[in-house]
Order: sequence, then structure tokens, then C-alpha cells
Amino acid sequence: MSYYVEVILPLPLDQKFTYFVSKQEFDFIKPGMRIIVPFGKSKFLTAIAHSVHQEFRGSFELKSIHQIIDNWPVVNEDQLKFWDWISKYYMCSIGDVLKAALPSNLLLQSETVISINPNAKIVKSNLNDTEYLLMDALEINNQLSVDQASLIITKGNIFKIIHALSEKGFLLIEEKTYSKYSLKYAKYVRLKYNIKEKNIYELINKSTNQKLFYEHYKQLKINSNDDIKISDFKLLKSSYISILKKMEEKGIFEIFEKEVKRNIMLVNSKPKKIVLSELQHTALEEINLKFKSNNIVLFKGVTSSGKTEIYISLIKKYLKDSNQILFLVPEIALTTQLVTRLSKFFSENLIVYHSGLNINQRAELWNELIFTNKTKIIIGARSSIFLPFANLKLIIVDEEHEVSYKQFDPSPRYNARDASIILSNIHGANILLGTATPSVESYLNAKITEKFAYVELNQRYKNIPMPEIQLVDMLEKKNKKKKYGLFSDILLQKIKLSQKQGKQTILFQNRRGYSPVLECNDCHHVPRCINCDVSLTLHLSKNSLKCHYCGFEEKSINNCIKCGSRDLISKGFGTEQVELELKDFFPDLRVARLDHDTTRGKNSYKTIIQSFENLEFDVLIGTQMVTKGLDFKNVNLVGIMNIDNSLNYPDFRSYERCFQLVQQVSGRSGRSDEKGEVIIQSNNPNNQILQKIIYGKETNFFQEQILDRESFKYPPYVKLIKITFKHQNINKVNNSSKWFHRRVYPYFKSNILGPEFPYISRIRNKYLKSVLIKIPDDYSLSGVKNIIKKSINSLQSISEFRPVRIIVDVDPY
DNA sequence: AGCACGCCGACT
DNA sequence: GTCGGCGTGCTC
Repeated sequence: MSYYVEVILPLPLDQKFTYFVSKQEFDFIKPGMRIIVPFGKSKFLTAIAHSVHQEFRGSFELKSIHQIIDNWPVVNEDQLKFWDWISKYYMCSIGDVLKAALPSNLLLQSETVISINPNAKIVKSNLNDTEYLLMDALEINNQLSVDQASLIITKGNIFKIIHALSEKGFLLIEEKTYSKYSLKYAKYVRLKYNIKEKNIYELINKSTNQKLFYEHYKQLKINSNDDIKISDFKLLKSSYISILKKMEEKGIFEIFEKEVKRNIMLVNSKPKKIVLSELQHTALEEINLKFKSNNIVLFKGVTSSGKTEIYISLIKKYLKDSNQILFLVPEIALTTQLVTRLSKFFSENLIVYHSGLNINQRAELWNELIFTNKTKIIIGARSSIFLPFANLKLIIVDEEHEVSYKQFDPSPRYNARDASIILSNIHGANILLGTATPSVESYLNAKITEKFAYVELNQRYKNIPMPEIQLVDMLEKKNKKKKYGLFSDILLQKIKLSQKQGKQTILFQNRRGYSPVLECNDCHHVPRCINCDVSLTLHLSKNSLKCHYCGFEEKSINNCIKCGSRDLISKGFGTEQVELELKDFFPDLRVARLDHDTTRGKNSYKTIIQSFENLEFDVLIGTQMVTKGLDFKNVNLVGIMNIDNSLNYPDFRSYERCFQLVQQVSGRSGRSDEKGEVIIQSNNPNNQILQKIIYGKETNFFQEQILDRESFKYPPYVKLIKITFKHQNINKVNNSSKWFHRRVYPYFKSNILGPEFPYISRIRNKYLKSVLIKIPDDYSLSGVKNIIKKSINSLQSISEFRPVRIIVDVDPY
């Protein structure tokens, strides 16, 4: 009788691997345990056990596992099911899912370690210079990792040298596995065992510093049951360490180290009480009622209707026994406001999980969830759908429509909103998709196909009216000489008025930098990125030209590099230009800017938001960032500098996005007591779509979008799969995509778009070309995916196309 | 992905 | 003659 384990490896390979195990190991291994296995010639990898078998059919030689790491699975079976779904649905390898899901330091790494073979007779005269050097280093260091050795041996190939020495029998080569997860320690102080207070004072003698220190220690001890950290004395006196050292010498204190948790848990002893308005209460009741018949509810609440309060009440309802609640937010950096607000209402353990945590914090959090049952509420960005939930009963997806729920790079290219619906099925949880501006897909799923239940809240909190929107014709303003730089007279007036009233303004412009195009007025030459197919954006503050795709940056120019003309004009504008102009018009206006460039630092985002909140600025200028769920009480004016470029994206979702943008940005205005105002500037205000977006009825807008999607075959009437071909040689890209098209054409015929170059056809020196496949409802999705997979495989067996990178994106954005 | 193996050009 | 370039194939 033989025993086998099938494992998942953290590699982008499209399969699982099988190893021999002993009877004892077979009995011991549970799916989700980590196992170290040999892989290839000399590597050891951490694998996750997927299943154990007593039967194996296959024609290759199996190896035995090396070692079982865990006594208890670190991945639960629900997760394994979920991983399988992700990898099948999003057409990626299960290893990629594993890497995305598990904190990387829970995967032990192996490295090659070399040392001198103690049994070898070493004849140094036989060695060449580099070999001699390495042996010398080994005599001093005892053992070296290959990485370390390569630092010593800078000439030649380190593997070759090691290989040569080991051939001679001089070296021992081993694979050592090590964990990257490190515990965090802090230094603590405590009184020496058995010491009497009387003796302490005797020992302190006349030193006032030491006396102070001791008094402080006693004070801390009264207020806390925990051990006292040395750093707790920091505020007492700057020389606290040397004082403590003295007292340690005298035998009063002793210093010791203890593992500390990386404060990832928010615990609140005095939670605030939640009070709902009548309307909020009704909406909540309705949500609860709908959950009885459908586990998915789409909740549309207009901006400022108080969705958060409803979420909080809903969470409270589910907080019992060992239930867990997952609260998904689009981008954690953009939602610090929300986290602070939420955490005030709960005394239960609450954690925040996002990409900003370091690997140790992640691992600690993961372990926390796996080994204890204390955590109740998890707030997280998209990757938190991969956490090891034990008893997930409610998922809330806030801002359901947000694009950032979709991961593009690296694989798995999943959408956290869609995946969390699967997650809710696996756990038997309810899921609430909340938003002020539903995606067309979700709207349709709720209102037309009735896959989701639907609840609406159409009034703002305290019944504050929706802001008044004014569309300003910038061409007309220009003709009438009422356009000042980028501003219409009316917008400038309103900004000034708002400041006078002690109110604040938010200005939105979709682009950062000063100007996205710098053109020579004589020869019309435009400086372009050397790596990408885009024009360079002018940044005045750094006097540089930047590429927003690859980060390329060069000094700005005064003369056209082609014809030497000094007559350079900038076309289009970004947030930087808006800021500079506004400061120019109103020098006394306090202006802050929120975009990619001003939020480089770790806390800069938070700082800007907070100071705006604290009324330290009158105007906040920003990109997309200012549109996302921010809640400023004092804003009564929002300006969209130029709506036109939001409308002209070559994408079937562009109208929808523009609609969401207008709604969301407007939603920032007039949130607390009085009606706010919105001014939208446009060069083309009579555009039909724009008119509909701003003045039309919302339901009509959705109806039209749905009709469009149906007649032009777009989601959710069809499934989209986008296959992108990427290589630095444009011919390879052209030929491979053409080959692929020909190969899949018989199956999909007119349902294939392309191959065509995307909007930006070259990024980081690589050309891109994509094929978009539309899959009608009556096709078998798994069958289609099989065809695509097989076609990619045959393509890659052609040597000419082998180096072409192929990116498969299911449900692309 | 990573890594070994193998087949061709530029050096001691 | 050798070193090292990277194209190819494989990993239970």
C-alpha cells in the first residue's frame, strides 16, 4: 500500500504535484498544512497540502516529502476551495493564488549553504585564484550562503566555482530552510526579585534622578497590569537609559526582553452608541428582510445618506457567538477616515488588513485568525478576501462599483467584489454590496435579473437636499472674455464666496502634474517617453518632464529639441496648474493639493486630509483621490475643472464612470447642514451624454446603459476575456496575436475584437496588443476557457512566439 | 518562476 | 582551445 499527498507549490505552474508519504505522515497530514518538498535538482519549497490519496496514476517517478512543518493547518479547507475557484475562474495557476493569499513569510525559504568538507584533503596549490579566495573565506566563516559567497567572489560565475570545488570534493553543499517570519521583541524593566522598598531607597541614596525614575515606575505599575517597557520612561528624562543602567548595576531593576505583538488589533473599551434616523432604520429593516430570501443584497444609498451608520448597525446584529464580519473597502489608504469612524463603535476585536502592512504584521494577523477565535471584525482592502476566516457570517462590500476592487498585476487578476460573492457562498454568509452609484452590472443583477435583492435609500441624512449642479460652457465664457486661465468667472466667484463664509471648496481635475502635453508651436513636436507610447507630463515644481507609466523623468526644456524654437505651448492641464493659477488669483487663499505627487510619503495622505478637516485650508485640489468616500463637514462647493476628458475614454464603461464621478464628487458638497453647490466646467456642454448624466433621470440613464450593453454585447450580457500579447519586438506581438486570432476564430467568429493595440500601445519598452473575446451566455464558460488555454499552449510551442508574454484577464476593466 | 543543459561566438 | 551568451525544457 502506498500513500500520497497532492500539494500546491508557490510557483506559476498550472498543476498540483504529488509526493510519497509514509503511513504515519498520511495519517497526520491535513489539507492546508505546510510541507517542505524537494523540487527539481536541488531546491526545497514550502508547499501547501491539498489532499492525501492512496492511489496515484501517472507515469513519472515520485519523490518523498522532506518534512511536515505544521501540527495544524495554516490554511483552512474553505480557503482551499476558494483558491481552486479563483484559479479556475480567473485562469491563473493555483500557485499564483497561493502566493497572493498567504503572507510570504509563512512560506519558508530554502537557500544553498556551503562549507568545507572536513573529510577532504585540500591541496591549495591546485586551486585557481577565485577558488582559493572562496576556500579562504570558508575557513574564516565556517559556512556561507550562496548569496554571501557571491558578495565575496565578484569575478566569474559563483555557481561554476562552487560546482568545481564540490567536484574536487572540497565542499559540502546543503539546502537550509529558514523562516522569514521574525518575532518582535521589546526591552522591559522589572524590580529585581525579592527586593524590599526600604532597600531600594537605601540603594538610590541621594540621586534625585533615580528616585524620580523609581516613582515613575511605581506609577506606571499602578496603572497597568502589564510589564513596563523601557521606552515608557522616554518622556521622563532624555537620559532615562543611563539612569536605568545605573539602577540595574545597583541591583534594583533588571532588564529583560519579551515578544511583543505588532499592535494590529484595535480594541475599544468605550464604544459609541449608534442612533439611526427613521429612514436609515427602515432601510436596515428592509436589508434584513431581504436577506431572509437572498444572501446578496445591493444597497444603493445616495451620497451622504448615512450608509456607514447602517453598516455599523448591521455589523452589530451579526456580532454574536464567534461570528466574523468582513468589511471590504476599495483602497485602505483612501479610507482611513472610515476606519477611524467605524472602530469607535465597537468594543469587539477589530483588525485592519491591507497592502500597507509589512509581512510580519500580515503573518501575525494570519496566525491570529487561524489560532484564536478572538477577531470579529476585519476591515480590509481587496486582498483580505484571502484571510483564513473560520466563521464568516457577513460581508459588506463598500463602494461596490469601485474599479480598484479589480486586481490587474500581478496574477491572480481577480475582482474582490465578485470573488467575495463566491466567498459568501462557501461560508454561507450574507453579503451586502453598498454604493451611491451602483455599477451597471450590479444594478442589472438586482433590478432586471433579480439575482441580487435590492434596497434603496434616496434621501440624504437630515433630509439635506442634493447639491445643485451647474454646467458651465467654457467656450462661451472664453468668447465673452469671462474665462480666466482654467477658471470660469463663476467658479472663481464661488470659491471666494465660500472662503468668505468660512466654508471649503474641493476642486477635481483628473490629471496630475502641470500639463500632459508640451507642444512646439512651430514644428508641433511633442516630447515623448523613451520607453512608452505617451507624451511626457510637465511638472513645474520639479521643472521636469515625467512619464506617468514607467516613471521616466528628464529635465524640462526651454527650446524645442527638434527645431530649437522657444515657442512651446502646454496643452491640457493637471492639478499642479490648477493650484498655481488659483494661488495666483487669490494669494490669500489657503490651497492644498491631493494627488499621487503630494502623497508619496507614508502618512502624507492622512496629514493632508486631516489638516483640511481641521480647516487649515480653504481649497483642496485633487485627482480621483478626492472623490472616494471622503466626508468633510464644511465643504459647500465642489468644482470639476474639466469634465470632458472623463467622457472621452475609449471604453464601454466610460459613460458609467463619468456618471459615477459626477455623483461621487458632487456628494462631497453640502454634507452637514445646508445645500451644497457643484460647478462643472465643460467645453462641450451640449454633449448628449453629459446632459443626460447631469440633468437626466438616473433610472433612464441606467435603462439606456443596459440597452447599450445588450445591443453592443457587453457585460453582463456577455463575459469578457482579454488576452494581451506583450514583447519588445513589435513583429512578434503582431504575429503572435494574429496567429492566436486565427486559431480561436472558428469558435467565436464575430465575438472576437482585435487584435488591436490598446490605448497606450507601448509601456516600459514593451509593445502590447490584445484580443477581446465576448462569450455569450449560452456558451459553456469552462469549455471556452479550455479552448483559450489550449490555443495559448499551442501558440507557445512555436519557438518564434515563446518569448511573448501572454496575459489573460477574465472580466477585464 | 528558476535553473540546468546545450549549442554557438569572443577571448586568454 | 575555453568562457559565457541565452534559447529550451523540465520540475511530482
